[in-house]
Amino acid sequence: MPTQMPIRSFAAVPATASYSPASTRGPFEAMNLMASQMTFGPNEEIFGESEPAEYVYKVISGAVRTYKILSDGRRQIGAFYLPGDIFGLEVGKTHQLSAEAIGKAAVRVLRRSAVVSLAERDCGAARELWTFTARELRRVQQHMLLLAKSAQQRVASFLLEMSERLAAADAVELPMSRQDIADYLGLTIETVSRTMSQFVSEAAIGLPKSRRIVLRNRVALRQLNA
Amino acid sequence: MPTQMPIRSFAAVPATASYSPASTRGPFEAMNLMASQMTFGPNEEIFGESEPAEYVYKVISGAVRTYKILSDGRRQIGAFYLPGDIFGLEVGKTHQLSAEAIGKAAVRVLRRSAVVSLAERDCGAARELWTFTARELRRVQQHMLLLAKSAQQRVASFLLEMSERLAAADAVELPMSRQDIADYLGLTIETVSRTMSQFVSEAAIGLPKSRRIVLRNRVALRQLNA
DNA sequence: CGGCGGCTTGATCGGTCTCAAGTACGGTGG
DNA sequence: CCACCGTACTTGAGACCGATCAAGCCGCCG
Repeated sequence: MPTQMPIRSFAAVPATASYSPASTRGPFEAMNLMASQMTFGPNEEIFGESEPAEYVYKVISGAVRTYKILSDGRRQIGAFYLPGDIFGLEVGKTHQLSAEAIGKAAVRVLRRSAVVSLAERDCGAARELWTFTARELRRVQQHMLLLAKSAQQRVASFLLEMSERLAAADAVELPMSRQDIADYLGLTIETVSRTMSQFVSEAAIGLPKSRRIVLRNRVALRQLNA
Repeated sequence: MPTQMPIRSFAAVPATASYSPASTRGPFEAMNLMASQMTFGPNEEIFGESEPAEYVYKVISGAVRTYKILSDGRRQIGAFYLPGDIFGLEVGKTHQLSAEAIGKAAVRVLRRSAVVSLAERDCGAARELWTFTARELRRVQQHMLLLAKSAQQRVASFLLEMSERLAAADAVELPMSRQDIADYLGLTIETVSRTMSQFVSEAAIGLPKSRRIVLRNRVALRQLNA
């Protein structure tokens, strides 16, 4: 079994989440103003696959993973969401993947119905929803292409992606475990570990602690995408 | 080199494609009424990756594939579009993948600008665009999950998908070559061929001609998705 | 009837998985 | 402060699946 069990796993239900229709800007703006905040512990479920998609979430701190359990028991992680990222927005009534906090995480929550009903009145807001979904589409397309590559290429792409998303001067503090990375890349934990060790020996990266990555040679990593 | 070269490859530019803003229904309805029609020969390019996305397309007859060439020369097919399917719609200015006719294909064409400007006035139309993109998103997510499976599972899923999309009574006439299938599934042509032969020997399918598939045991194919 | 492209089948190779130890690290209790 | 423990991670050896390389086969069109 590749996954840890959640510590607690109740469906997320925020205390309050009202939305003013007179909002000046797009559908997600309100998240910074109103929208109730919630916190989740490590591995705690935020929502489950095929649950009604009642809320839209924005990561405030920590990190979130979405995933599906494949029929053979393996877990495929669909995405990692980092501070500032929005997730859980669905067009249909139910979620397509489950979501869990990776470590301790804080998220802001908005009622989906508020977002959708705003879009029905405000075409600008509607366009923003469309744009958001299109961005997700592109992300998933990229992820799909990733899964067609070799292990080296996948790990290199992952490191570059993470460095772009949360880099502080070439050093990246990964919020997720090797198992999470493996399940995101469609590899085993051993292959991820071995590949990183290889990058260290090639001086492409430094690995002072297992979750701290120093990108020493971005060019080499990028060329692996060959 | 896994791919054939296109016979002709000019960018698609329809002769005329005006759009009435007073259209009664959603943004794609007009495709059936007005919208110019074009035909493409086998392997002819419809649009290229990173070309400006000026048009939206609807397949009338034949089949279309979208794809990317990976940096190592392999081709990853993103989707097959069959009669009735819409493709080529982008939120941004440029296409994310290239598109080619597989065999001889006819498509109807609509100016993207017409679709988008309608959505700016009509929130219902905007919602339809959003729904369309969300459906694409789900399709790509499914495709991503496919690539995480074994060869048997991928081929079985592909056959089931095709049978649902163009089945006439358990017999499917595939419009695409083994190479197309392989590039869609992230496998080699040999593995696709071998796997199909295995399914034949297990009596899960019949294969009277190489492109004609008879689904003899859907349950067995579905269970492979284990 | 000949040739060519698309498909199938066979033999071998290699990359990733699997199974199995070993190691580093953070937390807890003495 | 240190000893101990459990978890996460690394490393090694061997198996396995799908890729590669290489023939054949089939059907179609001249």
